[in-house]
Amino acid sequence: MQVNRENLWSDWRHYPGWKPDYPSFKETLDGGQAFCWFQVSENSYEGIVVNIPLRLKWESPHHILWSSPQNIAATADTFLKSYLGEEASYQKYYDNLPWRSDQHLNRCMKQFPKLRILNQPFEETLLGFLCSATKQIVQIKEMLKLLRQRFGQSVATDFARLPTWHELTQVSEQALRDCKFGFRAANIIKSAAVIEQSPDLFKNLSSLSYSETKKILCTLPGVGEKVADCVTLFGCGKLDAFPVDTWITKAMKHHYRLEDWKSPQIAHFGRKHFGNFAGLAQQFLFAWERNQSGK
DNA sequence: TTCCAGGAAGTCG
DNA sequence: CGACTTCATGGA
Repeated sequence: MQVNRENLWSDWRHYPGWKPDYPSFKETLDGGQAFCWFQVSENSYEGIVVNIPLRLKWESPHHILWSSPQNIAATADTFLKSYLGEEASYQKYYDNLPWRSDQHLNRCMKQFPKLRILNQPFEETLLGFLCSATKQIVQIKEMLKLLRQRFGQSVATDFARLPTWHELTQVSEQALRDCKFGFRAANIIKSAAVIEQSPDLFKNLSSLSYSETKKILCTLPGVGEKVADCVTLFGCGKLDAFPVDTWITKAMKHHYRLEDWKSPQIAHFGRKHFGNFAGLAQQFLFAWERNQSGK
């Protein structure tokens, strides 16, 4: 019943650490960093991050609200501060990007002035981007939704978490294919086995550099340069990573004159040109490029 | 229909 | 090395 479902949720609370315009709000949650957010009304999204169901609502300029199940509101509050980040940090990040000398970046930043990089849990970020090869964002979200429903532990009414990597060792390749994973299914099964047999594989990732983290990730089947860059950026907080996908390749070709450059060279250029927060610049370019083609 | 989507890995020359 | 193939699925 809807009544029961609504009783699950706490009252809306103000989140003071982020005051986005609506395009920045929408792009941050549903622009392809995370695959767990679904729009449920004009201005609001619902999702579950690990085992925390959440609602986020954009109210008016400079004002967002959040809600969680009542019994975990304190946990959710603490979690959100990490997940969404704080204003002071982003002022520093934005200021460090070369928008003063880069006209195109400047234009992208004006379109999504409060865009952020979500601080996502590592293991589900890895899973998400292992699903991402030649898939549209909406399709990745659908694949993972099926996976939650069929193999994830139920947390609340209509909310199941993603299976853990350990739980995935008990899932068959065919079962993943039945969730529309296609050729990605085998990579996930194999990676789950590697992770199961290497309990210390992801130990201390937060203390490692971008390139050290990436090297470890690339040992997993199905993880190459681009997926590793996304996981280090979105799931490990390595803001100097610069993932190069088809959209970024187009952007760099058209706006930076990198005709016929291959992905590794584009990534190298991006890291040099945009600096210590190249990954944030990458998100601005990515968002602009995708929203441009959609007109 | 054709092209393309937040690619990786194997093969061939 | 670099270029080309294959792998699934479905949106636009």
